[in-house]
Amino acid sequence: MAALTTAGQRLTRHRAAVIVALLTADRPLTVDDVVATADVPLSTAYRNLTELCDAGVASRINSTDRADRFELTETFSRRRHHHHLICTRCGSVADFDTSATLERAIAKELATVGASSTFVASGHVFDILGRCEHCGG
Amino acid sequence: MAALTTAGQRLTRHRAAVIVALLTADRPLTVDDVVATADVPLSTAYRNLTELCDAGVASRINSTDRADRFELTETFSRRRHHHHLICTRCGSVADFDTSATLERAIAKELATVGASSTFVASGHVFDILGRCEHCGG
DNA sequence: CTTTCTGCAAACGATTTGCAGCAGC
DNA sequence: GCTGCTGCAAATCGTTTGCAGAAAG
Repeated sequence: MAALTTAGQRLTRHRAAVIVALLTADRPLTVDDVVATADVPLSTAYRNLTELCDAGVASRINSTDRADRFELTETFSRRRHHHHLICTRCGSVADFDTSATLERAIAKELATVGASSTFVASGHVFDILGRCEHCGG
Repeated sequence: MAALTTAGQRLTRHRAAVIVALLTADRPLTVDDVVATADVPLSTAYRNLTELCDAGVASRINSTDRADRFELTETFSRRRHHHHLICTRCGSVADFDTSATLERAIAKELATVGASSTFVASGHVFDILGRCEHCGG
C-alpha cells in the first residue's frame, strides 16, 4: 500500500474498499462491480480507480462494450502475468495464462518495434476475442 | 463490394465515400476522421460503419481513449495482416507488421485455449501500447 | 412500389468535473 | 490547519435511435 501514500495520497476507508474489491475479484471489474462490492459512490469509485491507475497499482482494460474494467497490476495482485478472454457479445473479461513460448515471442517483438520505429513502446495487450461460457458459441 | 449487396444492402453515394475513406487511409480512422474525409453526416457515418462491421468488411478497434477506430478487414484492405501501435496519451492508432514467429506463437496459443476452456475463441487482439511520435516518450 | 438510407434532433450511457463540506495526517 | 477526499448534481462526449422524407433497385 506504500505505493499510494508515497504519491501524497491518503489511505481512506473508500480507497481501501476499492483495493479490497479488486484484490478479491477473480476477474477484472467494471466500475459498477466496484461500486456494488465496495459500496462507494460512483464518482468516488471513478476517482479512486483513476488514481490507482496513475499510481501504477491498477490498470484499465478496454473491452468490446463501452464499460472499462479494472484490475490490479502484476506487482500488487496475487495473480501472475496473464492475458484476457473478452466476450464479443457481453463484454465480460476473464483472465487466462499464456504459455512461456508466446511471452518470449511477444518480448522479442516489442524489442523489434522499439528498435525500428519512432513509437516508444511501454507495454502490450494480447486479448483473445470470442464467446464466453454464458453467451454461447 | 459484392459482400455488401449480398446482404440486401445498397451501395449509396455515402456508403461508397465511407469505404473510400477507409481504403485510402494509412491508419484506422475515428468516426470524426471519416466524417471529415468522406463528408457525410455523423449519424450516417456511424450507421454505415456499423453495417460494414456487421458485414465483415470493416472492424472496430477499441483504443485507450473513448473514440473507437475503424479499418477495413484483411480481405478488403490492401494491407496485409498486421497489429496496432496504440498511443496511451492521445489514443491514436497506427498499423505495424508482426513477425511470422509471433503469428505462429499466437496461432498455437489460440488452439490451446480452444481445447482447454469453455470460451469459444474467434479472434485475437495484439496491440503495443506506448507513446506515438507526436506525444513523445 | 417496396425497402433501405438519410438527416436532424433528441436520447443514452459511461465517464468527468465543479463545488461546498468532511476527513486524513 | 492545510490539503486531499467525498458526494451530489450537472456537464461532457462518443454513440445510438426515432421518425419523416428521399433514394435505390
